[in-house]
Amino acid sequence: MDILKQDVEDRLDHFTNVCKAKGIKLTHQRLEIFRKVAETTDHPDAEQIFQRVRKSVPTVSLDTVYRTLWLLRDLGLVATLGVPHERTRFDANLTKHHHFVCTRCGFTRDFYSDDLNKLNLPESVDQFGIVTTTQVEVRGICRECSGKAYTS
Amino acid sequence: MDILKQDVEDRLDHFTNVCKAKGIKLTHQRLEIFRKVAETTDHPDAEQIFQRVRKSVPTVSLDTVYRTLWLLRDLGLVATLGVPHERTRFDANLTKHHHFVCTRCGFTRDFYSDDLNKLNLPESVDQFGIVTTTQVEVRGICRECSGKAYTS
DNA sequence: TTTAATGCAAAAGATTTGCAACATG
DNA sequence: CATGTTGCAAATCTTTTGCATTAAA
Repeated sequence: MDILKQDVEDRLDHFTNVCKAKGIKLTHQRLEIFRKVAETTDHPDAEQIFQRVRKSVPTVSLDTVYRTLWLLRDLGLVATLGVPHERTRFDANLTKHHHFVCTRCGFTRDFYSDDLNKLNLPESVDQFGIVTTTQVEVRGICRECSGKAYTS
Repeated sequence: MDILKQDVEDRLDHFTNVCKAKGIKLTHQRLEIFRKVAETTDHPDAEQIFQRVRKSVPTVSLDTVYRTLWLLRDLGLVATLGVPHERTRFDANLTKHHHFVCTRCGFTRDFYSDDLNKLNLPESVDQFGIVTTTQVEVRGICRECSGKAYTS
């Protein structure tokens, strides 16, 4: 656990309120799954969350973990790293560039900027390892998706 | 095709040279797979590349496409979007932040920077759609992976 | 001719779904 | 009590692997 206890409690309160407001049932499983995600900054995957939740809820199942995580995302309480449900995409552009990514459909395009090529990183980054490249990722909704109604 | 013909030819030449230098066989399939990736800027996935290559090499198989794409990556001729072989990771940090990502193991950590929170994007980005967030993604090799020998 | 690469089919890994039993509001 | 949620098992989807055949060098 690397988040302050108080912050975790605040997040849980927020979750509780959102559920009440939307008429979503507050089950033991949901509470524990959310707690485990809120407690860490290590960006776990579903399997890791499943293993952590199991300690307090031994009967929980992996599919409930998945269902709950997507619910939490739809509620705006957690985000995913990268675009979910996306397959591996390949890039033959070897010149320095940045990306625009549509968070609905995964549409991705390159753009260029001399300014963005020379960003100053805070020193705190060095503690994590050796930096090789820095890229700006712009997230948004592409032209085509803007036209459509949203279906999760 | 949205890359200049000449650039595609240059990239193919480069590929040819790298293969010769490393004693890697230049098969018809490899050439066509690389050509299809080099021709576009739309960041296709393996299935899309497979369908495009099929038009000129009808007997090609999807697993050869995968094997070739990983070969090209190992040769430094293509990159992947996101960390390959990674499962979906979840993030409960709702405050504005940026990421350090280890390209070997997927280790991911947040960092903060007021400067990076207010980047100026080039106008060209607007053509792609509506921007919702901008995030800096720092790629590198984490402390733990730096210690190990590299095994693809 | 030697060795690596291909295509096929089957396997593996991640995530999703149908459905009967169960718990929440 | 009504309805939404769970756990299980089976299904689906993407990517990988073993192996006999084929093609580069």
